[in-house]
Amino acid sequence: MPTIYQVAERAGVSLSTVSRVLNGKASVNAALRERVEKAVKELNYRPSTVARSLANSRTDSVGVLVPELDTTFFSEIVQSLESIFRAENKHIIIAVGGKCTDSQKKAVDFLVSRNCDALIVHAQAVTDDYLKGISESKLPIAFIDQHVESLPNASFNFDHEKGGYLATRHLLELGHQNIAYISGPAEFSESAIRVKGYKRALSEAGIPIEQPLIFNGDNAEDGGKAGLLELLSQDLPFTAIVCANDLMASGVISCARELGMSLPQDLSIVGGDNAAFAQHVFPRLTTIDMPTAKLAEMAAKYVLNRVYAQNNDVEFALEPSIVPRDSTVQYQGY
Amino acid sequence: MPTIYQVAERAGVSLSTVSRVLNGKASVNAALRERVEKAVKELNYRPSTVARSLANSRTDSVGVLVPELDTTFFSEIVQSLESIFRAENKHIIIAVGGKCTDSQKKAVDFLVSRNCDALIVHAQAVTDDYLKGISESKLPIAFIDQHVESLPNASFNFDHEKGGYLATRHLLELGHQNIAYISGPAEFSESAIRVKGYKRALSEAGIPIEQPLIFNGDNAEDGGKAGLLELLSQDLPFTAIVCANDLMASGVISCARELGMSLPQDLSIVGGDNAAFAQHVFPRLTTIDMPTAKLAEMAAKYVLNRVYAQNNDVEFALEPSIVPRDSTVQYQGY
DNA sequence: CTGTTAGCGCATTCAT
DNA sequence: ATGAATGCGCTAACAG
Repeated sequence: MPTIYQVAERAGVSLSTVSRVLNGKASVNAALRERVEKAVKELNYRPSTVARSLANSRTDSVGVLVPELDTTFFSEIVQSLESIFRAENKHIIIAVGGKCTDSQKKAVDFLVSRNCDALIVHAQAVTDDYLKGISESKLPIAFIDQHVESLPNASFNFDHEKGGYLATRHLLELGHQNIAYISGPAEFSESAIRVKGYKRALSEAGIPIEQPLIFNGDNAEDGGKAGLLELLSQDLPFTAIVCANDLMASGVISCARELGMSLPQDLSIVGGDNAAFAQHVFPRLTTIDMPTAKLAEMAAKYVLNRVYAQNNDVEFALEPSIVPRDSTVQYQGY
Repeated sequence: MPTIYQVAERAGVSLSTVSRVLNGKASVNAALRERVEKAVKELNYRPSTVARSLANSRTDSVGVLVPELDTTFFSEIVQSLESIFRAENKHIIIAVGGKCTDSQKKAVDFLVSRNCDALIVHAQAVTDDYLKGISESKLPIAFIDQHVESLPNASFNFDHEKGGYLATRHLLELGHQNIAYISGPAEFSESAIRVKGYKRALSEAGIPIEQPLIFNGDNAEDGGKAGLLELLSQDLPFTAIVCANDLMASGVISCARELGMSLPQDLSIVGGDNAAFAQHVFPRLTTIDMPTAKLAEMAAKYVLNRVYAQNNDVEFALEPSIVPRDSTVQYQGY
């Protein structure tokens, strides 16, 4: 591995000059610049990122904490971040933090120990105070899909209220009047927010809200099954269901089929997060798409602004959209 | 950020002593050791990984190149690698290389420029020579799900022949005699290897191989549809199909349903890679599971051996297994 | 515009 | 067993 000294020697200049042409921050005599560039090529010189980091106390790396990777949402986030940062000649260090407080803290510590220039995290199991502490310790943090009260200008989220609204609105437009809702678990604040959107859509349509038609699921397939069974056990009729995510919608679908219903005629179903499998279920699932890549982009731009002196526009709330497929149909009425 | 000097000063020792207790390689007087440890805690001292890297010319990072991340296979690989290496206090730097030669080369260059200690790559679009060049330049490379002829002792793969064999065997055991096959594209060597397994299973069962029952697909849903239509257009009867991957199997399923077939009675279908959505299709897909985590583990251990002086056992070929679900049933015939 | 110099924080000789 | 000195490869004052 050639060093900057060898390049300097070969080009017959000092190492400062080499450093200057390499970084392009100061101007250099054209002739010298050419000699340097020639030497660089001949030696196939690669600057050591390590030495550079030590000298200017920046690692050009940003730590990314996600709870898991084998889920479309987070893998897309990571993929987007990687692409954006690599284009800026920075790399990401990912840490998979799992779901519990302890392992997430460990993962954060790991990233801190790696001297990242900034962090982009989804660490719902860690207290806001802990995260704020790190953030104040000089290390900038951006939060994705997680709202940290005390750091609102660093939290990037989807507009979940609108998600619930759009799903419900879609069914209303198809003529459905009796629409049930299967929610995510109460411990996630977004669950309640989403329900709000559902209620707003109904209210706007002048339809009274029936509390028994709202079931609290667990974001898993079983929650969908349990939800459908529970909803059917009541005497309130409904011709459509909004689910907070696609997994529960999938559960509803299998359960409905087991019950002998024919889909989508007997029941229209909307999912909630446009999972990868959503177009493989039968019928292909109508769902809500969250602009994952955009969320990643915003968080990345925030970091680029804060630590790399860029000046990008950022938005903190990203708008979802409806993806109509085959699991919802016009109300078959009467 | 406190440095090792401040720790030394506070503990009343030289920085060498601090370095020694930190790395635990040399022995240190118990009293001094305690004073150092106390100082470390009081100052909340964290060694700079950057300075350490510069001093010992190791970054404790390994570069990971995958073509994409939003696919179960690669996200699982990455997740496994992250977990293994973090446990060894090393981090991975991922680069998403896409599918074309150019972008993959760029990604490799990026990783090299990051001074990784080793590379773990899936870079099918890049020539073996290029990769071998890097490997010989002193940077160890492990290949996952890719066989590099010239570097067989660094290539970690699944036994695809066995995959094709197990899928076919499963159908034979269910009594099927006429089994079609939808293959992956010819440009992937594994496609042909898999077909071999299919043929071997048939041969062992004394069933003649009908070339027209083998269709070359594209590993996408459309390939499944096209395959089924093509196979049906011939006069050769078949009661089951083996697909090289789950996506094509999903295509076969939708197509079959559109044709009015009732599944799985009219047609048994086996997938090929146990994708995440495989249990969400209807009927739930019987498929072949590849031990992804194990593959990652082997590549990781190889790297640990080569560059971090460990001594783990490694295997180069990992065995797949069959995952029976609902898309295959006993032959209904006669 | 260019060269000289001094660190960045640590590991590692080398003496003691 | 401990401390002093040196260097890893680079950036950033500084002086010219």
